[in-house]
Amino acid sequence: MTYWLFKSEPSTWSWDQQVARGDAGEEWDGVRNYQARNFMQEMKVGDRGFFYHSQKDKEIVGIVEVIAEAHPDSTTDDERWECVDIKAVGPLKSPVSLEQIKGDTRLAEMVLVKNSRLSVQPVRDHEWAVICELGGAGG
DNA sequence: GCCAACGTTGGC
DNA sequence: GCCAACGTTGGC
Repeated sequence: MTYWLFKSEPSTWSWDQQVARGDAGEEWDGVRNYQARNFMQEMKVGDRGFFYHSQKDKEIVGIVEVIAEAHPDSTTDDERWECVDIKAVGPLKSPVSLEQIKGDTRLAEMVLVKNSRLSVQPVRDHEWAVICELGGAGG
């Protein structure tokens, strides 16, 4: 299993909206960046990811699961762009803030810290474990 | 609201 | 193929 991080501006697409879609999930569409797209093409059904709120909140709020592998992005006719479908698994008991992440040496190498603009990112196994611990998700 | 960082585009 | 110009993102 590979772990990921999905970043969204809550005013565009929020965790609450994701949760409201239930098990049907939702396309992670609108990505127009090759690096982010390439990561989505690597995803497998069952992979898990963090759901991060950028801008105002700046915190990881929940865990999602990939439920469909990369397919054409329905919001464009441009065949370069693909997306996966994800569903909400559950919220973190306590959201993990960017401040907390930056303050933890074990997380210093996270892509979120190194390249905050990338909207879909890989998360290393140990980073996943640390954030689950901080967020009270048990792993 | 500002600005730095980054990615993309297009002229040469 | 280089690089300047531009647009976008996101932390502060």
